[in-house]
Amino acid sequence: MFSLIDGNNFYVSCERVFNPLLEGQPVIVLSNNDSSVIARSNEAKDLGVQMGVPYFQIKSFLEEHNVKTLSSNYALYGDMSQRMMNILSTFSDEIEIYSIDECFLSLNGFERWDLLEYGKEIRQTVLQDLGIPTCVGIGPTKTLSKVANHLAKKMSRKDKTASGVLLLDTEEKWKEALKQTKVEDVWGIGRQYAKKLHSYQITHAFDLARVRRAWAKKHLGGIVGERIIEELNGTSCIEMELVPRPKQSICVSRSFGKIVTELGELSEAVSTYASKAAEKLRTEETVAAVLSIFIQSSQHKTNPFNAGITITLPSPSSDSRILAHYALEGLRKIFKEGIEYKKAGIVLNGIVSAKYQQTQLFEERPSNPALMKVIDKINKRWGQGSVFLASNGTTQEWQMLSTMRSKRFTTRWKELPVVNCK
DNA sequence: TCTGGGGTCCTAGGACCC
DNA sequence: TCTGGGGTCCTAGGACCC
Repeated sequence: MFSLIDGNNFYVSCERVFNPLLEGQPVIVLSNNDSSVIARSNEAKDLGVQMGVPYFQIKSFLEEHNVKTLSSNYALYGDMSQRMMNILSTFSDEIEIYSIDECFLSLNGFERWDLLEYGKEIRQTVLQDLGIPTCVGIGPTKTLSKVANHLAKKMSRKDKTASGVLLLDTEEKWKEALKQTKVEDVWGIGRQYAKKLHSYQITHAFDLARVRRAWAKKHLGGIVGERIIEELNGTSCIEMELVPRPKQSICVSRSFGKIVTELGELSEAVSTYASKAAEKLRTEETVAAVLSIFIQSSQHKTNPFNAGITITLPSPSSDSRILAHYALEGLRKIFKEGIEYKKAGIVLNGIVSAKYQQTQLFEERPSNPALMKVIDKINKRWGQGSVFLASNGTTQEWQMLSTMRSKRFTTRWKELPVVNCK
């Protein structure tokens, strides 16, 4: 048996832990640059605020209905996520962290326990120790545990007293669950496939479970589609991934907080993203062989501008200075005057373990892992950005907006609220 | 004025090899 | 006129996830 546990409206719940005044209020969290809605409290959902809508389109509606609006605070959510996963990992030896707010726990060998009770205990513990409400779905396959979780969530939204736990341990139970699940809510069925399925009158997960494997193979992306059908029928074919696989690519990209036209400002951004990408490599103890850069104007214009270049490094590296150097060299090649740039990004590929790093005998720009280690240490001890490349710039006026961000309570001493205990 | 960011997997098709 | 068969590798594109 598999269980899937995820935080309800995770980002909003994290904010509520540190600001209880948000409890019971409609709350939303915006994406980077305060662009669009990426998390909503139940109250905000009830008001009809949709996921992904641009903020500017609904700003006045939000004010009118007194919706508390927050910029995203990834430092906080990431830290809360770690805490949640730590708690959850005490409930099973086999945990797969699937995303910032959800994980699978294998319940293999737990079959003789009362799994419904166990689910409730998991939920209660996270709520009590961390303050984050969750839902727990349990089923014989990962896909069915997702279905269970989805229904548990739906039920607890409708009925505040619902347990937030759903166990699908018999065929009758999961068939009933599939009848109540829309096809687009099945794990692995996105917009395109849902549209196609609807055109074949396949509207619910129950119908989907009954299509032939060959049909699924033809219409739902080959083997991926076949697996979905198998899993909906109770045959597990997606295993737990207990050890996170090393990343095959690392991407750092951001929209700017204002229009950028000058090469100088663009260079600061590209240099900053390159150092950030290098930091990510170093935390995974990997190096990258290939670096790509892209720059874009707003994509919502009639003639959006896109340019990019891919560079193979002389030898794989995770040295911020080297990545920034080649990134800037690439940038100068693709930069065009007279464009209103809105976004830039760095993508790293050809990632291998730093242990197997090949070096050139006569390297023009040798990596300096020891130096990088010291920099990382300083930044960890004294806070991000204590030491940085000069080419990142000091003013960074292009930085994204996040004017409504809460404090980084759990990761910055300086941002801990001061309580006056008179 | 203002529309996120960071990933994954799979397939098809072309180039190339013997 | 006939014009194999099987393999690998790479890339682009399309779908998906949260």
